[in-house]
Amino acid sequence: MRRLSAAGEDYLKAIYELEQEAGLERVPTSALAAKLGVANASVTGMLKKLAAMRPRLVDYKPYRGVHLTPRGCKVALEVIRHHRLLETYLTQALGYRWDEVHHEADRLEHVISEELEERIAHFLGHPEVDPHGHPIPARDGSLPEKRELRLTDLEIGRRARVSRVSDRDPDLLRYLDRLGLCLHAPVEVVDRGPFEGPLHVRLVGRGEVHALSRQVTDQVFVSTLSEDP
Amino acid sequence: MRRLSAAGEDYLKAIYELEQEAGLERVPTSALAAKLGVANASVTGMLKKLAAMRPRLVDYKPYRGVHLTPRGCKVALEVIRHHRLLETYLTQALGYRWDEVHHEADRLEHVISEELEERIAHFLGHPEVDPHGHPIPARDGSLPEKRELRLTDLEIGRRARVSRVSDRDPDLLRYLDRLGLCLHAPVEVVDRGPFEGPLHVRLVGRGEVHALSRQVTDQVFVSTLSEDP
DNA sequence: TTTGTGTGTTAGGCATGCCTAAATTCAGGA
DNA sequence: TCCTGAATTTAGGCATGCCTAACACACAAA
Repeated sequence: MRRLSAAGEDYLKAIYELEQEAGLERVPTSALAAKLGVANASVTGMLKKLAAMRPRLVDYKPYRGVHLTPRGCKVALEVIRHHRLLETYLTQALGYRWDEVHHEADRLEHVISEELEERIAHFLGHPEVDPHGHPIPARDGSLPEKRELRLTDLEIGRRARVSRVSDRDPDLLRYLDRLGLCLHAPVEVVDRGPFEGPLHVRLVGRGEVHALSRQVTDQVFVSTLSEDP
Repeated sequence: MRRLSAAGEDYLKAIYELEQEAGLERVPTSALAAKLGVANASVTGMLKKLAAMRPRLVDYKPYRGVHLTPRGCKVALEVIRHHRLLETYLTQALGYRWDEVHHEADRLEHVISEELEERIAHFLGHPEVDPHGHPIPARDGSLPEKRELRLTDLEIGRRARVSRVSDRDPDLLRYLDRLGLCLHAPVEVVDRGPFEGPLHVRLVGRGEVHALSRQVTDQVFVSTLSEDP
């Protein structure tokens, strides 16, 4: 039970993301299973294996879900660093669009050497964020923090810039692209429909206003300009 | 028994290389086992699986060795194309040295998409050879042919250029580098020691003469300049 | 033709990761 | 406290790829 497999890396990454995104202290088996697209029983099996590894990567208590140890967290961040550097590299160096990189990076992330990681990071000038605005963990596992909020929660009239978008759904990314809602685009909420209705968002530079569904605005994060919250 | 695994790709590649390099009509189990670093029994098992695949990739007869079908040959060439494009890319775009690329490419070759392959090829301007002078198969599986011979067999006094070197042994590559025997370097055999003794090779540009062991000169290929053989 | 030697194949195992189906446990309401 | 339903784990399987050990075959020498 020594070296971590690609599957193991995927589990750690998934646990990390669920802890973060969903703000969960302990991640339940079923959430992991859903995220990874495998059966619950498979997750239980893998968690037992991960929990048995030394050094300890994961704190797993039957029926109680999992939690990453600092060690496991570091490994997860290394994988995420690979992923985000690759996404950035593919767009910068090889002309990929932001909706095309996720899948490719998902396979490459388990396979590149530290050497290649370093060369890519160097080529890119050690960037802080990937093409979707996600922060790229540093080699030591530290993450640049950004103050941002959901576009959903941006108050009316307040100017902000698109700072982060989920990289998971290529269709969403293409949709945003078509609208002009790309990274750093300045935006402003014009109007909020009733009953969680559509958000009317103005692209400040262009003047266009688009009605965006909640599903969309929940996936788009912005950081407000200048003044404090 | 559908899709080909990374292991399967490695087998096809190894069969292809043994058919070529050793000029074998049918590759014996043990040669494959040695090349891949696995037990004979493992090879037998995998060959049975490959032979059972439709479309047929391999012609395997128990006790008679294997031979690639045209189909299997094409798949092998695709993997080799990946490998050699990657080696070229890593040196051209990311500053790798020719002794560093083999290992990295060996893992990446199974994982890159056709899309990425194409983008890399385009970036490189669809090169014909990799950093070690190996021809890069085209997308359709065609291989540019080169007339070349072993440095060992170069007649004395005849000028030639280094055209190909095995990429397998980083130490050999570093050794050749130190000597100045890099790709395209013009060379000439000055003297041939007795009993397969060392070959004295002059680097035409620099004038230096080096005594090279048979082990080295067998791995270095040259193409003669201008005139016909 | 027979037999020896080495190569090749079968038999049986192990680890990884996944699955389904059958228990089990937990937690909240009666 | 007990019960029930949802979440979770166990049990048992399957495929992939690798291993070692035992057996089978081929080929060439006698």
